[in-house]
Amino acid sequence: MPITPEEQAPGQAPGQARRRPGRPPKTQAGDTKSELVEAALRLFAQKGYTGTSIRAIAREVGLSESVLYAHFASKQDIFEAAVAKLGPQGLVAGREILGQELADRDPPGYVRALVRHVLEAWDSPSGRLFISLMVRDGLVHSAAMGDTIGRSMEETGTLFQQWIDAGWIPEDLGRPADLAWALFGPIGQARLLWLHADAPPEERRNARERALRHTELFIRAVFREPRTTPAG
Amino acid sequence: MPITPEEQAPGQAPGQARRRPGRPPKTQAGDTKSELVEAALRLFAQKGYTGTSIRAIAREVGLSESVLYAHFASKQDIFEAAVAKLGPQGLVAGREILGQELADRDPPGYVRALVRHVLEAWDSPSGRLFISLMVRDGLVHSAAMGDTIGRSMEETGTLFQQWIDAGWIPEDLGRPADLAWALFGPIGQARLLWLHADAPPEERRNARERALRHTELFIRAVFREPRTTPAG
DNA sequence: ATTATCTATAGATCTATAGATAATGC
DNA sequence: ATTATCTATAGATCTATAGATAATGC
Repeated sequence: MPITPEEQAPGQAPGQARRRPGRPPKTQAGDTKSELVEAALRLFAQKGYTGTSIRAIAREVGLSESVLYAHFASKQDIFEAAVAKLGPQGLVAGREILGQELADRDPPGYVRALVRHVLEAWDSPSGRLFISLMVRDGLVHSAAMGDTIGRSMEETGTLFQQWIDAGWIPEDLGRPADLAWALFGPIGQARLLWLHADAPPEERRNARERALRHTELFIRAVFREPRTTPAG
Repeated sequence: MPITPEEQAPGQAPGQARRRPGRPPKTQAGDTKSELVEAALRLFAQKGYTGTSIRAIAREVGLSESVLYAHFASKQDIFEAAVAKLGPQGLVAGREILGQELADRDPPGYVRALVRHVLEAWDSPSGRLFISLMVRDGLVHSAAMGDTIGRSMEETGTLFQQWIDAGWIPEDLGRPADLAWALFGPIGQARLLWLHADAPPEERRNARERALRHTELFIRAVFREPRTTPAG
């Protein structure tokens, strides 16, 4: 019994024209693999791994579900491609960008710039997809996440050590890495709670403002004018 | 073709004796409904909603999957019973317990006691199941979660306002609710990252120690001896 | 010949229901 | 009669594969 062209393919969105069998002409061909990974990323972030079916991903792109197996070996493989697409998501990669000169001359200014830089990355589409993925599939609790944060705090700690040595921060406040935690803990918390893929603009603005107010509070509570001018 | 008693029921753990049809004798009857909710909670926290099947829950308790529909209307219904079992999880319910006297006499001591109290609740089995649930199904991003935290920070803010008024905290550091955020942000972050249901003891100890070190840092950075003795 | 798609399908698993069975409590 | 369980099954959906089909690039 031949299927008439008017009928819909099983997993086809209604209203969408059914695709003929066979390789599509060049003019219609997009970058299918990228489209699939992007759709997968959105869905995984929104519904989680088990909540997202191969079928749903294919439907998003308007293709039959078997295409996915032409591009990926398995569902897990698609997930990994989606995570890989997001990149390393280094929490604080700002140090190389901002430079030592500002750190020596104006520590509060450096901290403000660092936070603004981090916030921009965290509020970006890929930064927010990352958070949603983490929070959807329990990846927040993966060893990789803990390690990244731990290393990041140690790294930022060296910065605070410099400022303690130069007299900008009292010696007895706490360990350098704990100062980093006091600065970035509340900001990271705001990120986890409010900078997710589906966050409405208001929620995102709220998160950024909270982070910036915290930064100012931190600067006022922790920094002082250095007692001795560093030798130069 | 009759099934011999040696054969296993479809979803039965191997080695476990197959249950006869019919109501079991009173001597063997436990509190099935509670057992089901507890098993459901563990599995939902570990594998997420879509990752947990009715079948898996029944198997955990050693029963056939259709029992669940004798106790609950649907899978969603079980999930709600599991969340309800955890209770309200008030983030900071410590104020009633600790009392105003300590708050007036020894603010740093009050803060330490409050944090210890909160940490105990957050590190408890049900506190950690709660976090795993939140982080497994994207509930961290629910409106309920945002509201709870927001209200909690406002609430804790009134405490800081008292201390600002009494001269224990400089006036110009920041809004009272922002002080609450500076205190509890890093602690909540540690909770979200490391106080989950499957956290090994070392990870939990690490989280608690980080929280306590932060508390001391916060106290040193924010509190001072009041300039004027409050009228009494 | 190769590539990018399609249809059709296998086999597993999922939620939920129907109806049987045996102990309990009146 | 009611209650707590069981077996069996319907119908949907899931991942993955086999094999057909048509455009492309040599």
